[in-house]
This record gives sequence, C-alpha cells and structure tokens, in this order.
Amino acid sequence: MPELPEVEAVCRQIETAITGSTIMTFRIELAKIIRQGSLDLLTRQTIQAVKRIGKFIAIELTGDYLLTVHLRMTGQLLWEPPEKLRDRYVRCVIETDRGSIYYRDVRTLGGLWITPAGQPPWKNIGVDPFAGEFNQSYLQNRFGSRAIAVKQLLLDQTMIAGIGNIYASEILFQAGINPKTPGRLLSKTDISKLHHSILDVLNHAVAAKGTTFRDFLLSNGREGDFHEFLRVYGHKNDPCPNCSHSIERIVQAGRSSFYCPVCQPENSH
DNA sequence: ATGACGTCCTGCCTGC
DNA sequence: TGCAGGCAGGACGTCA
Repeated sequence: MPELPEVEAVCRQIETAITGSTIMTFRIELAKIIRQGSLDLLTRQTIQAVKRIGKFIAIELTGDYLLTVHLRMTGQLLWEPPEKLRDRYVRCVIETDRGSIYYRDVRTLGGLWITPAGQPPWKNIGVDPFAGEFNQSYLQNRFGSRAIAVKQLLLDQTMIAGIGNIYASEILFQAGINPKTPGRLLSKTDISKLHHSILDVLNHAVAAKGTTFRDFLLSNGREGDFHEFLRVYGHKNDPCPNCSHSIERIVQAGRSSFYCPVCQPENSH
C-alpha cells in the first residue's frame, strides 16, 4: 500500500533515471488504466522534473504537459523491466530515448492522467507533512473541531497529504493516542505528540525507502526496508513492543486499525 | 460544511 | 481436494 514514504522513494529513483529523457512511443495493455487524456500528446516531449504531491507522482514535461501516476493499492512504476518479460500485470509501457517505464498493477485501481500542467488530477490536497505550513497550529485548526476519529482524520488527504492505513496506526501508537479518539477531544499535548510522531515515523520510513507489506516495489524492483520496523500494523495478538499486552485490531470506516489498549487507552483525557 | 457509505479491482486466505 | 465467500484500502462520488 504505497503511502508517502513509498511514493517518495519511487519518485527519487524515477527522477534520477528519466529526467531529461524524451518520450518516443508507448504501449497500452489496458485502456482504462489511462484515466484522463492521451499519451499521444506526450510523444517527443521531454521530462523536466518528477515531484511527489501527497501520494501522486507528478511528471512534468515540455509543452506544459503533466503526466500523473497514482499507485493506489498494487501499482508499481518500474524502470528496470519486470522479472518476467511478458508480465500479464504490466498495464502500460512508456518508451523513452533512455529506456522504458513500466506501469504494473495487479488490481488496476491505480492509473495515469495526462493533463495540462495547470489542471492536475488531484483535488483539495492537504498540506505535505514535510512542508513548513505543517505545524501544531495547523493540526489543531483542522482536527480540533472534528467529531470523527483521529485515525480517519489522518487518512483524510484534504487534511494531510500522504498518510495511509499503515502509517496511521504506527503514528498513533508512537503518539500513545487511541485511534477512536474524536478530533475535538485531542488535548494540546495530544496534538503536540501527534505532530512529532507524524514527522518521526515518516522520516524513518523515508530513510528506509518505505514498507513492503504486500505488493509494493521500488522502481528498481526491490522491496522497501521499513517492514521490519512496523510495531503494530499487521501485529494482531502479538505482544506490544512497550508493555507486552496483546495488540488489538479494530475496523474503523471499513479499514483495519491496530493499537495497544494499554499504551493507547481510551478516556486518557 | 460534515459524515457515512458505495465503488472499483483481483489474489490470497479461511472455512466448509 | 475443491470451491465459495470474505478481505485488503485510496480516492472520489453521492446522499442525507
């Protein structure tokens, strides 16, 4: 499940590989994977920059074009060819004068958008956790009036851009905050801990080039290293790393949340 | 504005 | 051994 650290790692690798290259041709294996626009527009255009916007990968080209990729659940953007030469899950191949970019996606929830640079496909994207505007006041303003659970607020991309289901659980565990806590019941201390934990967990995960929990691959086909550092996600019934109490799994808004009921108690306010 | 829920999609796992 | 059904979740659209 690619989240900010995984998308960041892919962006950095792809950026190094393809910046300055020119798109020559392309091959689409599954038409619906192109969500908007046509790759025809991009032939003979040169790639100028690769940027991460939340979990979107934004590839800027000459001609004022933008090629945006979102990996969703099982998407992969590979610079090295996939292991099997004819891989049934490769949905699109873009050939440049320096080599090919492969978009591979088992469940086809992700996709590609070709748009004018000024009309990107993302809507109402929140602040990036690594941007200067992301501070305790911002968190207080956005979370402090809300009735829904803090776990759901962390997943809301119009609040903070880039956090997904895995890191939301990890962040709340480090902050010692129960995932069910409504935003408006977060104390000033909670907000402070939350702000610190968001940056700390994401920084460590970026340094490890992300987490490969199931399907994620870096653009060179390798796995991220953060999996071994997960403390609660996927650890139902395992002992808490702090207190040895069993980690619990609950479902919030249809998504799994993992937490320690002792280290992240309810009514801790 | 807020919040709840449906939709997409396929491999994998569980239970009978 | 085989098969049916549930599960995984990111972003967006719809509805109350």
